[in-house]
Amino acid sequence: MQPQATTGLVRRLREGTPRLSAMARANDAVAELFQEYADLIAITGGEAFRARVYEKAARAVAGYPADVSTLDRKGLEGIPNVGGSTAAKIAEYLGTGRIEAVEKLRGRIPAGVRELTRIPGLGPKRAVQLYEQLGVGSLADLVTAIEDGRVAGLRGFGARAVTNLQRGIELLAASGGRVLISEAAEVAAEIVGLLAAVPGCMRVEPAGSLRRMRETIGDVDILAASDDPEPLMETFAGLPLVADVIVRGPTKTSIRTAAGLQVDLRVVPPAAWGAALQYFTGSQAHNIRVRERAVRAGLTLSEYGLFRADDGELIASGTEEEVYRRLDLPWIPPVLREDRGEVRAALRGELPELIRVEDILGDLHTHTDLTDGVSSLEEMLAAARERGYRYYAVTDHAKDLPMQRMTDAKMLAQRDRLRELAGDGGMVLLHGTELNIGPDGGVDWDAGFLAGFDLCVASVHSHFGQDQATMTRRLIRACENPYVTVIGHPTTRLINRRPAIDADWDAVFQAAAQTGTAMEINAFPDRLDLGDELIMRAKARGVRFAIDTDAHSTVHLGLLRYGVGTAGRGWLTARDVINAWPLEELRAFIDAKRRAG
DNA sequence: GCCGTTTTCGGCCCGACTGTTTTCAGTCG
Repeated sequence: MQPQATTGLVRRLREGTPRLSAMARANDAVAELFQEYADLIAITGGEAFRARVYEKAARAVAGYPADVSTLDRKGLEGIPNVGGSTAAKIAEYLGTGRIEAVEKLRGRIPAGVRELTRIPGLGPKRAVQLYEQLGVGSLADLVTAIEDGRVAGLRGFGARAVTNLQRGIELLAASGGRVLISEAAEVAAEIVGLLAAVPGCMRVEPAGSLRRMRETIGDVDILAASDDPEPLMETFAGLPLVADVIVRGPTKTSIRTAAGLQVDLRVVPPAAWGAALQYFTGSQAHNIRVRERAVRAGLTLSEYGLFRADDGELIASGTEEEVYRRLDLPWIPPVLREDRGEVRAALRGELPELIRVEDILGDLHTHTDLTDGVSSLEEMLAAARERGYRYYAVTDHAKDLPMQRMTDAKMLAQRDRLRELAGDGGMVLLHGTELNIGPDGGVDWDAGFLAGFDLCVASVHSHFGQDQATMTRRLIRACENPYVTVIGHPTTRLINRRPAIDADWDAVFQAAAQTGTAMEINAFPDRLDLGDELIMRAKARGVRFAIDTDAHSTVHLGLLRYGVGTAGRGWLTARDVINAWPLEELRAFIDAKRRAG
């Protein structure tokens, strides 16, 4: 490796991937500290279960709807997996901005050692070994140590291990890891289609975070059922899209595509399908929760089935429903399997009846070629009718975005055209617009002109860098506009490309709930905005939602499923979503706000 | 350090694969 290349590599490693959001909530800082504490415990050789305790606490705090800074000691202990000691640490952080126990461990090991564990294949044990035996305290140190040949020859580091380490470092620098759900879904669909044709393949489906519909995917998990795994393994490892075979065993093979995406294939006997699908869907945290429950019932759960612990007799394995049922649980939808209280809710019979794609009766945020869309009004309407929508809103950009060249006259002409097309085919046409929320919270037109629209979406398109107070006022003022029905892509993040704007989201959601303004769940795969955690926080404040595609072409209407998946991850039902309501109810929602204003 | 539909104390999910190991530790999911 050339020295110059090394420098660039290390710089990219150090910069890492941009944070997806800049949401300042004490919960995020606390979760971050607890995760670091868990890592440090593992690195310094602390007891494994203590590391797990803080990992669980980190997740619980990050996903907790209430801001921890508003909770007293008792409230803190009410968070799942937070007991007296952990609550004390949160209180300590809120009071002093630091946690002494974390500082202490930080003092024992350089931050760079924790950084090392981001390299695939390098865990806490070997990272600390590199530090203690070679003084490697950063990624840069490690690159140098490998080049100097000091790593080869360490106990446990053969030639093979060093090669893998080098590859891991390059991989970390190149990808930073996660891809959009749409990219992963396309790769998965292609592979599933090819494997389904292999003789002996009984079933094959994507599992993992793709089945749980996480907003980004680290690697694609595919599960297949067959009594004869070898032909599947053979086919998989030989697919044209394979750039690299990482792992190749009798029942598990991992490859990397030319684009750098890792895909894992697991093959299980058909009789174990349900247990295996449950296991490989995860999340890991959900599985641990479910397996602990099995252990307490004198059972043990693996990808091969649910067994009695004493004599090993098989209790269930054929379907997921059966596995959950034998643990006295209803089937839990994959989008909920994140250990965010779904097992507890399931036990109480309180699982939400999640919104489905077929519940959506119309799209409320779409474009045409009048502004930046590529399909004509007629083409968009035909595609919408094809989907069976009851109603459909056309919401081209308004006049404050100069690049869109919108004028009052063009907008009114579009409205006339829309009215002419109405009544044909039973789908009700709504004329709307996507307003621009200006830096001060104002929008493109005055009340007189806005009153002519059936509904308005309003979104931030510029001045992303405003401070939190200004941005919060801006969004609240938009909510207070009587003609704004939906706030479009509220955080304006672009996944892997642009961070979220900084706002006090709890204050914004409060205003949205009070004014009867819906928050959009923009279904575009690089937006998914709001995301699942903010959806949960908004729902807790009584906010309503609109799941829209923001389609700029007829093919984009099909992206709706990603928005619905994200809504499900936020525990939403059809009642929470205004475009799952009959038209009369939707109109009543719009009119109530206009009258109140 | 947290937690309980047999527990307020004594446990803490489970298996595949790799590499280097002469019987298994480390890592991953």
